[in-house]
Amino acid sequence: MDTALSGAMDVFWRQGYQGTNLPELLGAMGLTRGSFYKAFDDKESAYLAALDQYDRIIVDKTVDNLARCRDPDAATCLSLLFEGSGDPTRGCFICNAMVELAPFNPQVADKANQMAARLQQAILQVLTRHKPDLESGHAADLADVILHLYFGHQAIGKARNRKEDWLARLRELLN
Amino acid sequence: MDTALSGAMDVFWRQGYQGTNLPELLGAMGLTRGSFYKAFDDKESAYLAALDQYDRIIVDKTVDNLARCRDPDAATCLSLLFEGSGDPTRGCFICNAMVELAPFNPQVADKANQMAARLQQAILQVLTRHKPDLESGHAADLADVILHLYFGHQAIGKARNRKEDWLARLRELLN
DNA sequence: GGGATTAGGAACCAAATAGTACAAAACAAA
DNA sequence: TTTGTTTTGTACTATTTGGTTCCTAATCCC
Repeated sequence: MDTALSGAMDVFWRQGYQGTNLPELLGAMGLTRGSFYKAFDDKESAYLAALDQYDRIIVDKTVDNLARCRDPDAATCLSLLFEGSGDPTRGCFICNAMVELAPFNPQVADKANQMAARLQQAILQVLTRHKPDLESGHAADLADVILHLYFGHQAIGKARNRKEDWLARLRELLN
Repeated sequence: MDTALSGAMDVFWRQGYQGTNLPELLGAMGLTRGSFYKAFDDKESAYLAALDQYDRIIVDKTVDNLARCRDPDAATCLSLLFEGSGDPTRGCFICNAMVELAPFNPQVADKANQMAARLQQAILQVLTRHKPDLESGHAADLADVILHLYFGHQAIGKARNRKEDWLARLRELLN
């Protein structure tokens, strides 16, 4: 079951919801139609489950990496978000879901917002841990700015292959 | 012809490429199948033409607005990018195209990159005009950062309706 | 080991898809 | 008006779409 969900996450992440037809989805999940429709209502519910899987696997790991970062420099810790380990043309599943489906599907919008909020919270914790003298409202604002940079990076990264020096930029941003 | 292209731009912008079927596209363009396939090779070529239309109509206007801004404060000028006039759930067509199609369609990736570069250039001109004492490499970097914030804003805005105070953030960013 | 319940797989279906063919109609020029 | 051309609308098609059915095979529990 977990491998099936991971397969669904993988293919939806890479190709989007509309870009993935049922045969591709079934192949990625290692299921046939019979067992698929026994486990899920329809394609949409599989997509929502794939988003949950992303939350458990990828967002958990990212949040954890940020929380465990013991580097004294906040910018170095946050640069983990930008030095993507993997194919940049996949982008970020949260960002993909927001752009493709959020306006038409409130459930997708909710889940995506919740995951984005988790990322923002993790960024904020890095800031408050490493830079305790920041005024708290300002820190939250800065975390949201960095979240926006992250989403922009993921979106633009799907088309552009040039890579930017985000560590230097974050250093600048955090003075 | 121009109204047809504007209709195509509108519907592809709002619904994406895969999310728009031919009847919807024809309705938006005010054409029937016969005349559509006489004017365009296929759905994809209409999408590419719609991207060009976005370049001519929307990007031109945005670049012009930035170039004509005579407010002494750079942040105020740049905040034009973020105070979207219109439905935020449409987002930005460039961002939508990058996320949905750029990994699979080099022509889309090229066009999207070129339009993004135009925006970045316009941002850079605002910076160099209003803050001439910025070191030039740093200004270009800052323009790219603001471009990334813009794309992040457009992506997140499709799911989140809370609105942020970008003027204040830009002021902070530009010291 | 045997009966009940669940999972797996292939054929099937109706609806929707992008694209084509061709006739009707509007238009141009003479 | 008549002719020739281009544009427009409609009927059609082959394919693909997501989803269902039903039968077989495995698994589980007593």
